[in-house]
Amino acid sequence: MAVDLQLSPKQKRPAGEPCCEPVVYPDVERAQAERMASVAKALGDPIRLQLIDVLRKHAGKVCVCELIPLFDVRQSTVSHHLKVLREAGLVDSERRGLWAYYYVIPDALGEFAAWIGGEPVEPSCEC
Amino acid sequence: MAVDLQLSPKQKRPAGEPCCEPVVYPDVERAQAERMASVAKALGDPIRLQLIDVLRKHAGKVCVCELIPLFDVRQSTVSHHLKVLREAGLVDSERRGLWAYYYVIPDALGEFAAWIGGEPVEPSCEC
DNA sequence: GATATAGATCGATGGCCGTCGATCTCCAGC
DNA sequence: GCTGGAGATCGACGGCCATCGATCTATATC
Repeated sequence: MAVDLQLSPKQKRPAGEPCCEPVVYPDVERAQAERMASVAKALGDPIRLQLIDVLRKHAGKVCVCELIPLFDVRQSTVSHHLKVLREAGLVDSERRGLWAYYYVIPDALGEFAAWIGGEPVEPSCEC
Repeated sequence: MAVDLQLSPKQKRPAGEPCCEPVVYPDVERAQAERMASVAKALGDPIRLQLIDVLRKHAGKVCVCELIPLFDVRQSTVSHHLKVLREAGLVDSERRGLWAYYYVIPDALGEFAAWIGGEPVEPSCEC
């Protein structure tokens, strides 16, 4: 083991053994991670999560006036949450006269669901 | 239709037709929604999502020193993210000498994965 | 004991976000 | 046109959070 004393008056202690070979890397590309993280963030509030649960379970579209009494917050807060879901691309709405009807966008959760379920992106299972 | 003029000098216009019968309710109880929302919130950052991806994919435990160079942030930021994941109950760590090894807690994502996949809680599919 | 390494934690910073009351915009009936 | 209902939006408020540099704690070697 060669010792280079040029401009190195102190003897530096040898570094410890490396812990391991570097063998890890993310499969998920940054752009995809950002997409999925934005979906996760939209679901990261209990009210928004329950909104998705309601909308997803319902066969048709749901009027906002039905959603508001489900929660212990003001109408404006429910509207705000619906806006967050809209902007995350999870839901959309349709105006009918006085009323606004919301629905989950088909497959908006698909990529994230596939990833979190530990599956490849294409569905490979008949359930 | 009786008109009550007592202390009601103005004639109030009749309310419009209701939009629909109220038929929606969340299946997900508040406590479960809060649990799952906290998991979602932990995943709601791209770096943390990629950390879970790496740790989940790896057969064993992964040293922090391997994780840090995967991202374009400081060591302290990676440590902070790992702490968030720990506190959300998604990962745990084990000390070996100088090094700390992280792993995903088995089935920590199970409840959330089942819900987001639209499945009942018990798995019903062999893939 | 001194020194170095690994990584957890602290505190500051500036941006993000859930909630509210107020207000606005659109729709509909009189 | 006036009035009222539905719900979207605004702005304020206070708490939350990602990032950094600095520092601390635990481990290991000389």
